[in-house]
Amino acid sequence: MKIPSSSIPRISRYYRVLLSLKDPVVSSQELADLTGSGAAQIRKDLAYFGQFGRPGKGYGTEALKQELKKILGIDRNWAVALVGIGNLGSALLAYKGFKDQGFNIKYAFDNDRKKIGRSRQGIKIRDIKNIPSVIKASGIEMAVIAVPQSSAQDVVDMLVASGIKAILNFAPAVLKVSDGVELLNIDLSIEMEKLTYFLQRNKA
Amino acid sequence: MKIPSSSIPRISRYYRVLLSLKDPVVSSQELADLTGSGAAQIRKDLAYFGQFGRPGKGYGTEALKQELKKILGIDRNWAVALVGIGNLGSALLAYKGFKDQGFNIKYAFDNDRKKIGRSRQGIKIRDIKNIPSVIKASGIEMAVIAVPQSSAQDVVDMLVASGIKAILNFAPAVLKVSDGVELLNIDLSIEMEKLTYFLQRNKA
DNA sequence: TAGATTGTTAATCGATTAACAATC
DNA sequence: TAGATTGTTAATCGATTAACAATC
Repeated sequence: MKIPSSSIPRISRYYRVLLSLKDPVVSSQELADLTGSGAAQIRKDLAYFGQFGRPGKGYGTEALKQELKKILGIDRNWAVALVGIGNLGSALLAYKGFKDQGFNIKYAFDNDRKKIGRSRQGIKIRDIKNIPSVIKASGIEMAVIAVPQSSAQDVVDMLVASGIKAILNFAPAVLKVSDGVELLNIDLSIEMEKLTYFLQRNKA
Repeated sequence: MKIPSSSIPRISRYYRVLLSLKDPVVSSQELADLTGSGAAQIRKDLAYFGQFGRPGKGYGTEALKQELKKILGIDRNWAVALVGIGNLGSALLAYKGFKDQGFNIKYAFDNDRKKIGRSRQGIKIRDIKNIPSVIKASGIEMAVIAVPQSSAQDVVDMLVASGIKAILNFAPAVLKVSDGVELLNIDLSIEMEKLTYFLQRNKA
């Protein structure tokens, strides 16, 4: 069955809400109130992956939580490589929430001679040139990149050639990856421009 | 006419590509090759806002660039308030790209006594308690928030009550705002979980 | 004039919502 | 049994893509 890609971030949100839910049982309507999605939407999203509820009753909170973890693939830890230790990269390296959620930044890379060899947050900063050898040997599949636009495609190519299968990119660039590799972009400018579009439109 | 909201980030991408385009004229097909959107999609997106091209010729690069700036509301500067000067907030404050694109972080707020009164990047850090007076007096309409989840809703409420109309939120929380206020969320966990979903699915 | 490419209408596709029989 | 709520099918809605007349 084809699962709409928009369903995945919604499932993440259902999971977030379940984390702070006290009741042992929850209905799609309650989840709807808490997440802002519709109740039918929630039942549909869950139905893509199985039958987790009991008609007339609802969903067992704890059981559903575990199911959603499995669906999202967060029922385990993930090692992550971080490339680009500038302002944003450093902030990501220091971000506690990462480790809490099972993401372990295991390797950090930069091309700045002044940074290479130093440690931040207990992680040694390595030369970008060593990406192929280090990543291949590690078997890591996830990477986060926070490098300037100008080097983003080169870094992505290196990562993909080294076996990385999923990339979160903060560089404001249109990047190409081969099939079978997932690339997600978080582009600050684009988000800001959604806001200015909104503001501008409501003036005119 | 109803404009699909997904069209706006695409227009941002068209604009990005135009910035580094040398040719004086560009066709929807060329733009498609450069952005990864379809040519028909591009013509449709542009058509929502007017007739910018010449049949048989294409679009004038410079003229189109100016039109897209107007559409996105980036043909002017915007003052921005930043709330939460932790790791991420500091990185955002230091981010040069912001000012380059016409976003001026004019005020910074935090609730940490050790930070309040100090300056970062030439911006004085103020007490969160002063949001109402400072924002009301300034007339600022945009805010970026990088506070912990636990205080995010309170901060949003304060900002909205002070006249803020557009918010970019980095806190991993489901936040409520009144009608007429635009709230965008950048949730790192959700993005990471899109990646783990992908990785997990391709194993099973 | 012939070739190219827009702007727009119509067709397709996919996702969301509504409705309800099945079931606890 | 009566009431509640799921899982699923059908209906609706909206967005993308294809096709093509108009026009440079």
